[in-house]
Amino acid sequence: MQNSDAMALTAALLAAAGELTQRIHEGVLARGFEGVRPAHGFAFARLSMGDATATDLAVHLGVTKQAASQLVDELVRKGYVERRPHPVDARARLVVLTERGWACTRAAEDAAADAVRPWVERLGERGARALVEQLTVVAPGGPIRPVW
Amino acid sequence: MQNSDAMALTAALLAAAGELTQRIHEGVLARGFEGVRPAHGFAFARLSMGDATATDLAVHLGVTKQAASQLVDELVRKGYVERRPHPVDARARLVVLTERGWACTRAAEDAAADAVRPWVERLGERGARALVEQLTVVAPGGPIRPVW
DNA sequence: TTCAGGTGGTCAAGCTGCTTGACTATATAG
DNA sequence: CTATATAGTCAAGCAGCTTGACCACCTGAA
Repeated sequence: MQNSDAMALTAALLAAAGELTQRIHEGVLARGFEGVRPAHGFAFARLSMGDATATDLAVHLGVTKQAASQLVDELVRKGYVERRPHPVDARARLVVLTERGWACTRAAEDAAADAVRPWVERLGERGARALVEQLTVVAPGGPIRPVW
Repeated sequence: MQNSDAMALTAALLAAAGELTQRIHEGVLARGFEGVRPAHGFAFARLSMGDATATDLAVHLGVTKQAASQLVDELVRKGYVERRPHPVDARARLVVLTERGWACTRAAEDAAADAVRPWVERLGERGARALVEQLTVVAPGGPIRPVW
């Protein structure tokens, strides 16, 4: 494999990722969830797993805990998450999705499905599965940094 | 294809793209090109095609022309590009890569090749080619937004 | 040829999302 | 009990981008 092949792969990969991110973002907006940016999607990805503190979020997002805390403030203000006392650690506070937060997460999933559908049509069901498998082989448990 | 599959594809794609971006960035730094960020890589991708003005760059990067101009200022200061008078339009100025800029571009290609090599080993030559083809099918001429 | 509108570029001001640094309160290990 | 580590907050600053206003030059139509 030559350098030019590596660049072709890079360009295609980044173009696909960029396009997908933007489509999901647009789809989420179109479903009535305003004031929410791609970075919030990454946060939702962690929050939907449960048991998340602001510091957990910071690690997940690769930012400082102050930045994560500000992001949580914003999501609280917009009604997507709530802070609740941590059951066993009086210092910590759990960050949990509100019903609206869950609805937004589902909207993102729907938008992702819409964005991916034409890909499946072009690749065929078989090709699409192969693509997922290859990508999974290639980036095993990488940081799920941008979710949308 | 279900929503969960779409999210699996999304996560894998974004993880792969994020990892690749970061590795290229690290590889470029390791090769001695400091003070250069992933966004500059996108710029280099356009500049290496030639005949680029600041406004062309702005379109390519998806930012305002002011932001593009500031980015060019920075690259000039760091010795990666030069501004030259436009041959036919006295308003415009061509932005061209210096020798150092070309060297940095080659370093990015080498770094991309290094980053991709283990992928090829895991997928096999055949699988790797399939991956490139599928991605190309999926994002035909999408904005080459992040190049590293 | 002239002139009206469009385009390339710059200057200036401001905003947003992040950082670093300092601090409090609580937890935990020895 | 004490020393150290951890969760979170407050405050200040910065980098990269935006919007708005402007000038110089190009282009097409009268």
